[in-house]
Amino acid sequence: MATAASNPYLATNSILSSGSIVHSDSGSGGMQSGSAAVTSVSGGYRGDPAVKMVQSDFMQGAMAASNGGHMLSHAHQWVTSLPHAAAAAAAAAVAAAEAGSPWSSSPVGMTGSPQQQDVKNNSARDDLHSGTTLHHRPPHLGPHQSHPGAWGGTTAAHIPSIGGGQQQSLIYSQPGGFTVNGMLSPPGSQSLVHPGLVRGDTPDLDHGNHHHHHHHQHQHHQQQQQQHHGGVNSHEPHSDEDTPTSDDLEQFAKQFKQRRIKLGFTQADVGLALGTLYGNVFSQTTICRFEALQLSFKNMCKLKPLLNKWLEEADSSTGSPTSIDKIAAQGRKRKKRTSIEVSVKGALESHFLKCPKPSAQEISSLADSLQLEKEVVRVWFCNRRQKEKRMTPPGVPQTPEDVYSQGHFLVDYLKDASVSGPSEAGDPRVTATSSYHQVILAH
DNA sequence: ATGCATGAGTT
DNA sequence: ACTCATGCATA
Repeated sequence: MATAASNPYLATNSILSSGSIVHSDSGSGGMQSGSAAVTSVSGGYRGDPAVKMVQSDFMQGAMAASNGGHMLSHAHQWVTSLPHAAAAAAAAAVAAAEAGSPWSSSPVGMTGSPQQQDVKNNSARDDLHSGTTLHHRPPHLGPHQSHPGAWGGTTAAHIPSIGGGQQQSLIYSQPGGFTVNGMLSPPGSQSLVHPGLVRGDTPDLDHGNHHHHHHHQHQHHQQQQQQHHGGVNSHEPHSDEDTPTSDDLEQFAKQFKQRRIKLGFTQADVGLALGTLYGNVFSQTTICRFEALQLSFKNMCKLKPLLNKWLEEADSSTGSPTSIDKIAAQGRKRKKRTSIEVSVKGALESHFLKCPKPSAQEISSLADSLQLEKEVVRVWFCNRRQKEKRMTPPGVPQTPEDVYSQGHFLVDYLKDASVSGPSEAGDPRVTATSSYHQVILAH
């Protein structure tokens, strides 16, 4: 059992409420101009009441050991927030709910062994986004009043007036949030909500039917079990309760986003609503990723039903809002986010191309040469690998010529393998093209 | 919208 | 030590 002293993650240091802490990379001499990475402040909290945190320090220890004293002391890099007792209780409840989650038996049961296909993707582009738009919607007011389709797709239009920071509202949210319009909104009719919404701002929201199947040929394959029976019904794209296909997901995500925006909810709103309604809170991030299909297939499948339910609740809010909750923020520690310099990132990229899975040794030396903490490097690779497995790869511009207004082009990631037969041992290749399921197996 | 991070569950 | 689901903090 690691004590607070030995485990940096549990360290209880001074609480700096609002970024009063200055980052400094201790040991490095605090030269940030030339340093490979800078760390910024953060005051985080996590929903973990410390009930079951028992393992998570062994690797820290291992790391430190192999580091041979090279490790910098960075005690103050972690900040802690004060947990509230009540909050902790709430968190426990949530955790419990999650443990026996209804989705445990989700359609997708396994994960097979994801093959690491090499999709060449150059992520030379860093993130540059416009400022954040803040959507702070008064709890009692409901969706309306949120500004017009702020998050419409790739470009974030935002109204400076309201905008501002995180959408992650802290709490609140009354059922009233959903009872906004007690009317069903038939396709074509527009809700009266969001007064501020201007017609012109919603480009493609109105048309409930914008059939743009950019992809054409696709073979269903490695996905989980699909109940496609060559009988009466071929396949309905709108299977809500059945096993979703990658095609379904893609479409659902798109529709979901449209509806959500139409209803005047932000991604954060939805995330919270899911929590208050079904006990599973999600962040804006997750909702965002869902809409952008940036989650794993399995994950998408898991979330879809929930979001679908929310959708129903949302527009048929007339009778049964009933969800009074508030989320409490629990305190917990979190490391400061490290910003890796672009040049360093490039170096990491290079290494990744050569070896996506560097050994601990390699990580060590790499970290050493790049002047980064090993942990940072390790995490970077983890994240990089994970990114590789997402439904939507970073860039992969097909051809500048045919650019669809679609936004992203999907590629697939294959799972499974292994079970069938070792005989093939094929080398599945992925072509980055239009759809999520575009795998070409080398028969 | 995305980069870095945490932690449970596996291998 | 890794994968996978998720999210805080940030651009």
